[in-house]
Amino acid sequence: MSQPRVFLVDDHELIRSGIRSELAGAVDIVGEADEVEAAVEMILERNPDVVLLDVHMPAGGGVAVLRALNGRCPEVRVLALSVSDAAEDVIAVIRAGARGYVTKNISGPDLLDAIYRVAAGDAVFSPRLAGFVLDAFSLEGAQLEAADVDPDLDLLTPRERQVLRLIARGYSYRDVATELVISPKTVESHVSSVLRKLQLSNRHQLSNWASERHLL
Amino acid sequence: MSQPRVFLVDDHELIRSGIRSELAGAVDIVGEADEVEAAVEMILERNPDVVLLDVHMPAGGGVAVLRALNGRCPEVRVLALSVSDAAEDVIAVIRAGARGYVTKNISGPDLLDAIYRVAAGDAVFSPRLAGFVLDAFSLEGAQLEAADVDPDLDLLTPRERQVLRLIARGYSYRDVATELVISPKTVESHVSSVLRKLQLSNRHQLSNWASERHLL
DNA sequence: AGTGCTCTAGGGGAAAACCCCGAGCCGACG
DNA sequence: CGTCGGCTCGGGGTTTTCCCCTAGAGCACT
Repeated sequence: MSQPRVFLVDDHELIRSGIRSELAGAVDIVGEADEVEAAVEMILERNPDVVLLDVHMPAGGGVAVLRALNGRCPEVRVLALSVSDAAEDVIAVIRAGARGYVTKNISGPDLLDAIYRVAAGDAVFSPRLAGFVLDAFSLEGAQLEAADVDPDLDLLTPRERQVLRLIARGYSYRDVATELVISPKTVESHVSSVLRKLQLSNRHQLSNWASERHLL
Repeated sequence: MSQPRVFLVDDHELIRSGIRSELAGAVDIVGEADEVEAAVEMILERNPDVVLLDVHMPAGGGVAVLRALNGRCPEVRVLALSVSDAAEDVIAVIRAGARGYVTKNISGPDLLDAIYRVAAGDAVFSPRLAGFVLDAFSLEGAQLEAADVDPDLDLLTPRERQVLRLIARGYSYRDVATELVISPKTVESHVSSVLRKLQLSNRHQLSNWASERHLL
């Protein structure tokens, strides 16, 4: 690739001007916009390689642009640019489809490097941010691990766990009994133990308890 | 930082040798291991800046090493190295705490670059992989968006949605009635409508339906 | 030999959930 | 103005859940 074709979105003229001068000659700036609607239209029209997108803007901010772009131009990579390094902002914009996130205190050469890397399909984050993103990413998984050593779950006997699983899926006592080839009364007995041990009062709470721990 | 201190984990001597020669002089290789247990011990002992970790190994592979390391040395960054670019492998190792993932067909200079970037706290992925990772990351959020326009959910009246939410949380009819200041019979009536419209047969399925759509 | 836990199972009963019926009130829409 | 849909209730019924109790068989540990 010769020079990446870059589109600038930021509601502050001063910032855009600063970026232009920092990147002058090293990239091909194919357009600019200072608000959400115009940005979306022009991006769809000019199809740049990389969009430099400010996160905080009136009318929904960068996330609004990403939503509007949706999947309509997957070959356009978006590099989010922000003064904030708050975890929520980062997560939100990544969820919306950005391929990178850098803060505005980045140096000119580093920004240039980031643009080239995003253009190449790489994921780019400021060092401090990489931590946030990957930590958040591994969170859901972490809950699962925790469940394995869940002290409450250890209280249950194998049979009780087996019954719990079926009950949580919405099986009636009779269904569970048929499935496990035992009497409905026995199922009842197991459920009773489970509820007592987990300090729950009915099977609906049980369902939620199980689904929170991804036991289904 | 002068030269990053790098630790090599791979069960193939040949690979380690190749990496050593590629990186010779550019990084400080402070140790090697060819299996999980030894790797964990030596990493904890030598505290390198970066661990180059093979994903596929006997006795649990790279994921096992990451789990064992757990949070015991957060300042050690792990760069996963693998022949595979299968999404599951990538996701698993990221969830376990790796800060980067590159495939073994990477060039020497690129690997060197990746190591420096990981050492600096950056997140590094092969271009093709960045897509996988970020896509997977935005998945859970995407489900939420989809729910807003869920055709089934549109069938329900506002009151029905309100009742649905409470029921799904495990409230009894009486509780819901108290909460909404209506008769239990009315709640029953709404639940009946909801079940009919969503083609479900009982409140347990309803709970699951709601929790799948993150409506709690 | 006794103790304790698990799995099994039943009786009996209160409460909740679910279903089918009808019915009144109100606002929107043609 | 009539009709339709949403919201509000009730009666009366079956099924399911949940709790109380008892109790035997098997197994492990002391």
